[in-house]
Amino acid sequence: MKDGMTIGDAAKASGVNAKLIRYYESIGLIPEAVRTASGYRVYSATDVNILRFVKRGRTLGFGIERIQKLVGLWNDRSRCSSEVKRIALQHIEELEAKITELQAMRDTLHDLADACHGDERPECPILKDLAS
Amino acid sequence: MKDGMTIGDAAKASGVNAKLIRYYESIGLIPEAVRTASGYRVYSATDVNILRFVKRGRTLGFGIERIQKLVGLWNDRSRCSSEVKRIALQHIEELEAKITELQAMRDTLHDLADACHGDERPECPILKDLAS
DNA sequence: CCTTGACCTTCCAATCGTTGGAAGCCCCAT
DNA sequence: ATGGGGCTTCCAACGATTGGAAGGTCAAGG
Repeated sequence: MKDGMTIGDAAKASGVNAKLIRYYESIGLIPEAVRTASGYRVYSATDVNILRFVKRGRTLGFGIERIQKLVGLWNDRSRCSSEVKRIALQHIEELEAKITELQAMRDTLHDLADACHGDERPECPILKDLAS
Repeated sequence: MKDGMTIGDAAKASGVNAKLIRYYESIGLIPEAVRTASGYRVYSATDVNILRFVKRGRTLGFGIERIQKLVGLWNDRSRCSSEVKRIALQHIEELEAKITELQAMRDTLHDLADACHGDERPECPILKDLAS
């Protein structure tokens, strides 16, 4: 193999765990890797770029399925940017919803914790709320 | 059975799905239900209270394990409220961390979406970032 | 009494993304 | 050739929930 690296090297180069790379391949997120005669997967610089793309997408909270779509758009030179933007905006909406939900949890708990003396006495507004 | 209800009734009364009630029993979060001669689970008003406690805890984002601890403290009349408060504060911290993480994702994506024309042209800062 | 339909039972599987282990093969260096 | 580290595949677990299949039970109505 002249230009290829092993899965371990690709993992180091992309920041994606070797196990995860195999998983991504198994679910069809990335194409099946070329193999050496003995069965080792071989990766090129292009493959590493795809892996980095995937990793960045995960960091931004995109689900695998959505990343798959983005990879497709990435490889389609004639795609409209509007299509990508639509996916991003939808993801932003979902992030907002999750954030709002978590903030509501935090605020409620914050109020309860404020009302709780937090001393050696058994009286506890937090448990009182949970039992309500 | 004089005072008992079926799992379906307990589900309606507590808001916890019957399947989930069985699951909670299987992992030991709630005690094993009494059974009728034919094997049906029987629930009391007290059981429903526990289920509501669990559901409220889940709504506030507590994990099962932590809820288990809270149920234990709830049943311990001599517990310190400080112990409950400590759990709540730790959970608040974790919620904050998750919120911050999601906000960072949202902010980054927001900037990228702003920079993206979102028209029929292929030029797209979002994909450019992902590929970086 | 018998059927019907709604409920209950258990067991098994899928979700989502990732990580871990076991068993076995491959490659390189000593 | 012996060791050790990386590679392979397969299987399982995480957390919480949901779904389905196959079969038993209960209550109501014909």
